[in-house]
Amino acid sequence: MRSQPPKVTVHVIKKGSHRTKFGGCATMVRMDDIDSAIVRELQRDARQTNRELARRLNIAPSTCLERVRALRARGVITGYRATVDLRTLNRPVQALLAIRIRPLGREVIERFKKFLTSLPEVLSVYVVAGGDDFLVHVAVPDVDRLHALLMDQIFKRREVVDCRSSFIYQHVANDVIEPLPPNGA
Amino acid sequence: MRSQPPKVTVHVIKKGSHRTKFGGCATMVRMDDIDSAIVRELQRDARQTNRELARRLNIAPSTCLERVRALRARGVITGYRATVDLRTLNRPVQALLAIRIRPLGREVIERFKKFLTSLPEVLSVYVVAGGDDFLVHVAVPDVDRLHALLMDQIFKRREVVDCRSSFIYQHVANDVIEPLPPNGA
DNA sequence: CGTGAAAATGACGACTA
DNA sequence: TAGTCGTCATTTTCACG
Repeated sequence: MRSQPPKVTVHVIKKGSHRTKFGGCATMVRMDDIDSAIVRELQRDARQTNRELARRLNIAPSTCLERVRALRARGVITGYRATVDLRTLNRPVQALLAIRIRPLGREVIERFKKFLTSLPEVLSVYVVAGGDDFLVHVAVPDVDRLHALLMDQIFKRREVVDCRSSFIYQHVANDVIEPLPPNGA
Repeated sequence: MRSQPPKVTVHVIKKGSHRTKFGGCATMVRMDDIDSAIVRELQRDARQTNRELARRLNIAPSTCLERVRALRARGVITGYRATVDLRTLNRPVQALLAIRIRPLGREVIERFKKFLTSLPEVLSVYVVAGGDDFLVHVAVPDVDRLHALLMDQIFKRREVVDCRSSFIYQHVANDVIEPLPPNGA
C-alpha cells in the first residue's frame, strides 16, 4: 500500500521560527515552510509512511512525526480520507441543483441543509448568497434516478420554491490546497 | 496517529460472490458488502491500520489487505488525501463564480479549465450545461483578494463574457460516498 | 486464513540555539 | 525553552504456505 519512492525532493528554506509573537488568535501558530510542505505532501498522499515523508522534507522521522501530530492537533489537518471513483460506485451522472427556498430563515435553512446532506445522492451542499439559496452537487446512477430524486425528494419539500438542475460535464478538484499569504507578499 | 478503537462494528451480511458473471465491462468487478464497508471505512479514516480495519469488518487482516489492494488496483479507491481546514490556511472567504465564456468549443473550454485549475485560489471547477459554462469554487484570505482575483485574473481573459460571484455562507461535503444500486433495489 | 521476517511507528532522553 | 535528532521496544505490514 505504501507508495514507492518517486524521489520528489521538497526544498525547504528556513526551519525555525515556529510560533508567532503577535498572531490574531491566542492559539494562532504560524505555518513555516516545513509545515506547508507537510500539509502539501499529505494532501497528495495521506498514506505515505512517516519515514518517507521525513526523507522528502530532509528532516528526521521523529521531527516529522511531531510536526504532523501538531498539525493534526492544531486543526490544520482535519482528517485523512480515501477518495473514490464515482463511476465504479455506479454514480456516473452528476448534476448541480440550484435551489431557492422560502421562507428564508436560520431554522428553515438549517433543516433543509440537514435534509440534503442526509440524501445518499448528495456529494456536497453550498449555502450561498445571491439569486439562489442552495447549490447541491449530486451523483446518481442514471438520469432516471436524477429525475426520481427531484420528483420524490426535492420537490416534495414545501420550502422549495424553485430548482434548476444543470448537468455536470466535468468536475476537477484541486487536490492540493496551499495556504495563501495574508497580502500580496 | 493511528486512531484508537472507537468500537464501531460494521455488520456484513454476505461474504462471497466477488466477481460478476456478466458485468457491463470485462474488468468490471462487483462490489460486495465487504468491499462497500472497506470503502466506507477508508473514506472516514484513511489512516486506520489494516489490523483495525479488519477487526471492524470481522475478517482476517491478510484478507482485508488483499481487498484494499484490489480496490486500489481496480480504481475504486483513487487515492488517500489529508483534508485541511481552510481557515487555518488563511482562506476563510469562499465564493462560487458562475462564468460564461465565448466562443464555446472544446479547445476554449479545455484551455480555460486548465487556466482555472492552475490558480491557487481555486478549489474546484465544474464544467456545466445550462445558463453558465463554468462554476468555480474559490477560497481566499479576504474580500479584497477575491476582488483582485476577479479583476486581475478572471476578467483579463478574453473568452470571459460574464461572471457572477456568490458568497458561500456554508459548505458541507458528504465525506462518505456510498455506491448506489442500479435500480430501486 | 494464519504465520513470521522485515519494516514502520512512536515514546523517550540527549542535544542545540 | 522550544525545536530537533537518534534509539529502540512495540506494533504493523505483507509475502508465502
